Amino acid sequence: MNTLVEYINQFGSIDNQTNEKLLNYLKLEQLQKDEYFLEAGRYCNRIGFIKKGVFRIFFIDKDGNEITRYFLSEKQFIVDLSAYNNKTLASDNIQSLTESEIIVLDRMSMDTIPTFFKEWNNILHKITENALLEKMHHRSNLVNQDATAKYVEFLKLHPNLVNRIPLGYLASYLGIKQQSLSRIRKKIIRP
Amino acid sequence: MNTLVEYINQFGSIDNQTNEKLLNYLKLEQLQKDEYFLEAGRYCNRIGFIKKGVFRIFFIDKDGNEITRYFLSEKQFIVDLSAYNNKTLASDNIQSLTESEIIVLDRMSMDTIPTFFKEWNNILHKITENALLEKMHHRSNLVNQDATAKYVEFLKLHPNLVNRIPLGYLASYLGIKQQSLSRIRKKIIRP
DNA sequence: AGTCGTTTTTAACAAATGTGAAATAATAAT
DNA sequence: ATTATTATTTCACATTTGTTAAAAACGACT
Repeated sequence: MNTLVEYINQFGSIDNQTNEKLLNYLKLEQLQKDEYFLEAGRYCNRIGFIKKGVFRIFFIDKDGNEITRYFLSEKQFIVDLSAYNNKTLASDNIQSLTESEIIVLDRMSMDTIPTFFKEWNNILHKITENALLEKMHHRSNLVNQDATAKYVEFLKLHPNLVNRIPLGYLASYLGIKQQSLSRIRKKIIRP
Repeated sequence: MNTLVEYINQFGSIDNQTNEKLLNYLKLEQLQKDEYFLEAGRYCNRIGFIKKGVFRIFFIDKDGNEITRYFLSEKQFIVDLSAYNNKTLASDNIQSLTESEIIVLDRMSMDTIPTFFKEWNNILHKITENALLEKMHHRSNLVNQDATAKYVEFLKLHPNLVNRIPLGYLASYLGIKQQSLSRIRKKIIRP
């Protein structure tokens, strides 16, 4: 559980007593490769913090294709935020791409923690805002670059991820076909 | 000034006394067409709320091209959020595309308002989160669709904007060349 | 080692988008 | 009105990416 506490501590400090209490509201869960943390069409009543593993967030477009929105790995939160906030049905699927361990916060925990840990909401807001800004920036850069530039940028931003995710999912994230990605990879190795 | 107060009221109510005080911290500004609210490379120490007008947010990519991140119009906030939060130099330019009126909140106001209006920060957080989620969603959909689909979707989402912004900026937002957009528009009118 | 199932690569061709330059249309200025 | 300026469209051709299908490479399992 300490992974989450350490992470939170970067944004605002937690005293020992609060730390103690906090632990009662955290649950550790294991997920197998390919298992779902959340399926589109269901309600999203919990938030996960990735201790170990890689996840992909994807949705099904109008033609039935799985479109990868982004990948998340260690020390990041997984949640369909708009579904969680508005208590509407999730539009995103969240699937584990590896064996993984997550720390789970259900809605009850999320509502209770602020009663004894006043800074919680502020910290979460800050984290959320930063995460959204970062994702938006990354996503923005996928709109105005050609396929090669997008792949090269992904390599630079996530050097550790490329070997942990199937290329088909990566192609979908970059907005290109897997065959195109394959072609580009070949071109880059021997230009 | 009431535009902003009305808008805020949707998220959490303001009593008359607070409303009164709040007005002291708001400034109305006029901008000419093409004038900048914020230039990249400067500090961003204020937030604007659009009362009238359309703005584009854009940055300069490594090849020197102006890339439109998005358009904002009435009842939306303009700010380079990450530059504002972290007090770093702005990477985005915010330019008025029409004559416009904005309600300006400088950093001093933003810091003082929460002292007499406790809900302020929560309301702002909620608005920010929603805005970021919406923009991310829109931006996401620009990655995995072909040029025609992207333009059609833009028409559906922002029917009132198309006639207020130069097509070159729109093409940049969609991640295509202006000539391609022109070609697509022709195809759509007489398919 | 061998088989099955999945992922990744390859190839040939089709379709979409980019490029550069010029023509036209629309807007602003005089 | 006329000119100058800017925005938009058009065109011919180059390049990139998509499509379809098949082959090759990889991993899991006996």
